[in-house]
Amino acid sequence: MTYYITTPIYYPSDKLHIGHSYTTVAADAMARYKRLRGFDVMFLTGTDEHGQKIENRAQEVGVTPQKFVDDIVDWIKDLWKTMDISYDKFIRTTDKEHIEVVQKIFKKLYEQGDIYKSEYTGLYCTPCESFFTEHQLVDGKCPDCNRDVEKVKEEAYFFKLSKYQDRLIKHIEENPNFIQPNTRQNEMLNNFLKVGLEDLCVSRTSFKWGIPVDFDNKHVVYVWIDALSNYISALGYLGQDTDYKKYWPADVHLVGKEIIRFHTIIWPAILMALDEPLPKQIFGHGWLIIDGGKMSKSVGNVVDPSILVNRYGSDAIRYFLLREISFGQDGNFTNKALITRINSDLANDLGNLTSRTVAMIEKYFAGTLPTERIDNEYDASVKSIISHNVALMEENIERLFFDKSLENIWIIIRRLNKYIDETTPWLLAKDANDTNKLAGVLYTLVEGLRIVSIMIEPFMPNTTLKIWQQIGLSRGELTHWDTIHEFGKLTQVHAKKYDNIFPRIDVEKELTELAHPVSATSQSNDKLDITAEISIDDFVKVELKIGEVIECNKVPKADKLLVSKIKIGDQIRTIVSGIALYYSPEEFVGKKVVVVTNLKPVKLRGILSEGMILCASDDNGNLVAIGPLGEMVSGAVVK
RNA sequence: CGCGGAGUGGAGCAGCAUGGUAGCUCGUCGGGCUCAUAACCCGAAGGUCGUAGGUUCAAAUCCUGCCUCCGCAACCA
Repeated sequence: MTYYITTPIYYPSDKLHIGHSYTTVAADAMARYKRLRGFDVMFLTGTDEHGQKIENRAQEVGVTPQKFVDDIVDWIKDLWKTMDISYDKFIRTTDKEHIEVVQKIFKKLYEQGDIYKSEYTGLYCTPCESFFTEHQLVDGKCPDCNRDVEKVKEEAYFFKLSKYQDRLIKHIEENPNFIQPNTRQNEMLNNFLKVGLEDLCVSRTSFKWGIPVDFDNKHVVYVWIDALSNYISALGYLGQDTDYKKYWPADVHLVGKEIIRFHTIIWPAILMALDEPLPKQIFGHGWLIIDGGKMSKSVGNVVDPSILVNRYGSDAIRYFLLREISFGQDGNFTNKALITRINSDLANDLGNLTSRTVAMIEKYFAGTLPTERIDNEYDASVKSIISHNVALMEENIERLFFDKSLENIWIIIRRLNKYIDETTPWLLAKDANDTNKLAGVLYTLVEGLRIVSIMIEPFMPNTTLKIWQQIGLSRGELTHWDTIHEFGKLTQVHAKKYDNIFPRIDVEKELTELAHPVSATSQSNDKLDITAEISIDDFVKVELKIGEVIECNKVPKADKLLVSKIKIGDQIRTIVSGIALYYSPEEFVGKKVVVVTNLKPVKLRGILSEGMILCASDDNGNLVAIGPLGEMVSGAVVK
């Protein structure tokens, strides 16, 4: 049994926002669920790294496009790590394997006549080097720079999309689950397919940052074939004995509603042309709405998931995203809603249930429940609620109704809290004759908690482990998914209290604190900081010391370099710096500067440089060396 | 008549494909309990389901018109 689920590949022209996290968390929950059910899962995510925009952004920052995307991809992978995204593969469209597959696909389609050469006519803004559609123009002018655009013809390759129109309509009508939710299906049929498809431009000559068409180097492959084919190139399509044979066709392509069109029309048409099976389902989910409107950089309401994860933890954010919003519909994201959810569902309901259950087992039975237990009149009800909601939860998650499946779990949690009130264990504890009855009550609670802990694992894997720690479980026979179908699998119970799994949050305080960093980042976000955020642990890896320049000379045949002898404590090091345009050797001698002392030595112009002198420089080409503001001996550590 | 989505008690939503007691969470008010994270449990108030018509024994649910909000209009999840 295999299960193949994908997210879209994201465009790394900037940091990702909470919307990207939403899609990815949903896919992750599903992937984890299927793994727990014994499926051989392939969960794919990645990045779509080519195109004009990346080329431009890289130029702005002054790095190569490859360097630019490399940095952002590092950031993205870190984000997925902190959000516990368990992807099996991360595809980048700059991967060698991907590039080869795309070129082969392009060539194959060309040779069989599905791709042909023609002319693309578009509205072009020369300063911006971009094409626009009629609709994108603002008052007939370039939406970016407000200058005139001109009609330009460009040689381009086209894909015969129109050829597959009828087959597509037929496929969609015969497979009602192909496009989900249903409203999306109607939209695609009425809005595009039945209106008629036009052939699709699949190459560009206006930018270079893309996969070259290998038989016509002027052209690079445009996004459609480049990006969409990631779903099969990641599986080693066209190779020998590959994952492609094992996992294709995909079970679900999870996408946001705005790109459902490409996934339900263009992508299937490409697959038809390749004579490959179509994915089983494309699910287009809704958006996170901020303050009643869409999240967008220009409005400045972009929510950075890393801030929230650092503050509240991955599990809480994952829970909120999947619980609060009806999957498929748009839903509101507010900090207040987030904190309210965390407090009421996670802290009050689940956290407190765990806490009181474990506390009572410790208090009344020193952490170990006796095996002689007596049932009570409420047990039947609890068991029936559990089995009923386990069944519903499984049905709902299969259909990707994450919010509903979480609701099913919480019905169980609330029932267990109520059960405590009904059975009043604190009263049973007062009468020695009721010991077995008390043990029965606590057993029902732990067993219920065990079942809940397993059910939440796809959504909140860390919380599952925390609960197991407190109720004395570790992964094994008693944590298999199948064990939740029968109440009473647990035999030995040893409980031990640890920290609360979800501490309550002070709403007012948190909201004000959140308001400030959010506005601060939205301002600094204008310019993406390519350098990744580091922790204090990373920072202390850099050894900084005060050094005194005792000798300094120009490096022969190099107009920017000075070579200095720097005294750092007892030792003297040779350091080459690119500061000759700003300091003369004479004036630099005697200065106290900050030196990176554990940098790997490099040879510059034949001279071994054993460190780096810290300097500040601005955009206008000014530079000064950094030194101590007061008296300080050389060799002093800077931190 | 460009396309699509949405309008349900104070807030956020579910229900609508197969018409038949309007459901959930938060909030508010009252009560209970003390094992627990001032948490938990019970109860109450609060809605003529945007609006005007139509179909029907019966409509939030089907049909038609109108109003309001939002998104899309060839790569923003």
